[in-house]
Amino acid sequence: MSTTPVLPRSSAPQIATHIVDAILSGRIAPGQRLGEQELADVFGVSRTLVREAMARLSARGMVEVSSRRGWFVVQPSRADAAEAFSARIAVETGMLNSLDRPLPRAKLARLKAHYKAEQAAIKGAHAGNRSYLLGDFHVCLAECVSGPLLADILRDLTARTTLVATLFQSTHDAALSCSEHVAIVAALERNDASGAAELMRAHIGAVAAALGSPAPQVDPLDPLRQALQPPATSDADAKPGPTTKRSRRLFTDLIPATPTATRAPQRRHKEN
Amino acid sequence: MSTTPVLPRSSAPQIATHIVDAILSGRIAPGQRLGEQELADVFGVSRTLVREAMARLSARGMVEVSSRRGWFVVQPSRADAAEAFSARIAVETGMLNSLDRPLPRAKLARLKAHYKAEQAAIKGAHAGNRSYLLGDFHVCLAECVSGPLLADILRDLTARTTLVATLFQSTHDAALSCSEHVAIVAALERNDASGAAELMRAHIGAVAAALGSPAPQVDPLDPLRQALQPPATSDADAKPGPTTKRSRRLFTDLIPATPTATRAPQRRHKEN
DNA sequence: CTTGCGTTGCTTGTATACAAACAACGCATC
DNA sequence: GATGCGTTGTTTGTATACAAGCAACGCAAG
Repeated sequence: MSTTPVLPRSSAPQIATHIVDAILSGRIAPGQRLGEQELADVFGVSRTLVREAMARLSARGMVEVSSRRGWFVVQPSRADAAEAFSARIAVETGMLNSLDRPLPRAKLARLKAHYKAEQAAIKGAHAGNRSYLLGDFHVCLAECVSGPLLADILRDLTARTTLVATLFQSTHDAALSCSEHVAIVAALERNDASGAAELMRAHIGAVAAALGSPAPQVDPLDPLRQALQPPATSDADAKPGPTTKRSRRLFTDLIPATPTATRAPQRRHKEN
Repeated sequence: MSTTPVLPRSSAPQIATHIVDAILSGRIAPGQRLGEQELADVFGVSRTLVREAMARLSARGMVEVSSRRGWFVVQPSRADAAEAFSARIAVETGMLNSLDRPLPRAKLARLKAHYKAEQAAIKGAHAGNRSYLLGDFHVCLAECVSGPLLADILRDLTARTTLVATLFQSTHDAALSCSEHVAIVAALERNDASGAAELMRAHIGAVAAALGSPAPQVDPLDPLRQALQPPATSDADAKPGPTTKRSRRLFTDLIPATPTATRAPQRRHKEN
């Protein structure tokens, strides 16, 4: 293994997008530590660009910095969880209720393609892809119904509820979620916007209600310890020498994994 | 005049907040150029912190960077304008319609205090304060009805529509807006959430409909030219020598001006 | 008077250097 | 064995340095 960066020559918005995608896919857990030098190595840039990406994510409420300790993915409290779900209900029902004209056929087709991709992912094995698509449906819907502005807002809110669902492990079934998505699109197809809004309210409410146990409470330092002290497995390759800087494999979570989305690559406004 | 910074020792979130406040007050026009060194001088920090603040604002869609030309306050197009207003309608009506329990008396009192402050500002002279309070009502309402999460979202959306209203000069009367705020609070007081939502929809729609002429189209470089070439007025103090770095008075727009808000000082999540 | 070109200054973009502070670890002591 | 202290390493926070590039300005030529 060489010291070449895993993802060479990224820009700050791209780094931010990668991390948001990883959060949306559940590949990064809440409370996960994101060291600046670590990320700089992974993305093949200097700490400056990493810091810019972190500042952007911090402004969007996705990460927090603990002074002289590092950046951490936010760990929403139960109150934060409730607020995030209620905000999503407000935004998504308001968006659907404000829909006066019927949705064009092209947008309907895109939404149908999306939930078909969800169904395929549910049959498949990739859990990350599945959860990504289930959350991305709402972003896609916002983009179709309103525009990129609300889509961006909903991407952030969805990321937050994804973190919440990871933290208080959700028991909501993926297939059930998907079928509710189908029902929402069906309501839109028959031009029943307020019906779609009520279905949406029930859908998000059901996901919110499925939050269960208080907390798995995983120590954000544990993955580091595990990586540095492999419990004497036969995997000799994973045992770094005492002078090895840091295990880069910790962040294979971040590499693309390209969740075959049905939307154009996400962009936050016009990030140059 | 010395070379001491106007606002000493600010942090990056504080700088961002100052600029957002200036936008909400209409003290900074869309298309206004924000040079890094300029801001660094004004706030008494290095360019690094300015860049961090700009990255945050860029992630929130308030500024854009034109490569090797500088940072500029966004100039929304007509389509952007429509989208921003429609997003605000969606969010604010959704938020009000999702209100199931009656609003506590304390929150109602706070909203009443707010529109009383608006009325006082309308009688008064300060136009900046007036427009700040008229926009801030919606942020305050979101904080009362839902929480800080939606309040932050609405602050950004309101800033955007403020820029739009500045760009396509709005003819909507301040007193009329304020009276509509009063009506909304009254509906909330009689526990008529859906009525409040419809009033809100009409209110934002009216503001959106009051957008008039295509564009004043002011060159973002003009203020610089004006400052460097004073048209032979008697103001001898304003005529800098040819070696003068730059007129710092251009950015007096940014200094506090403290718009006597009825809310706690704004904070973006938990900015440390 | 107009037009084309070269120069200059200022701007961002990126990297690196330095300092402060915290946490963890080891060691000596009780 | 337990506890307290000193040391060390790593991390963020901030500033500065350097490079590249664009825009505008002035000057000269037609």
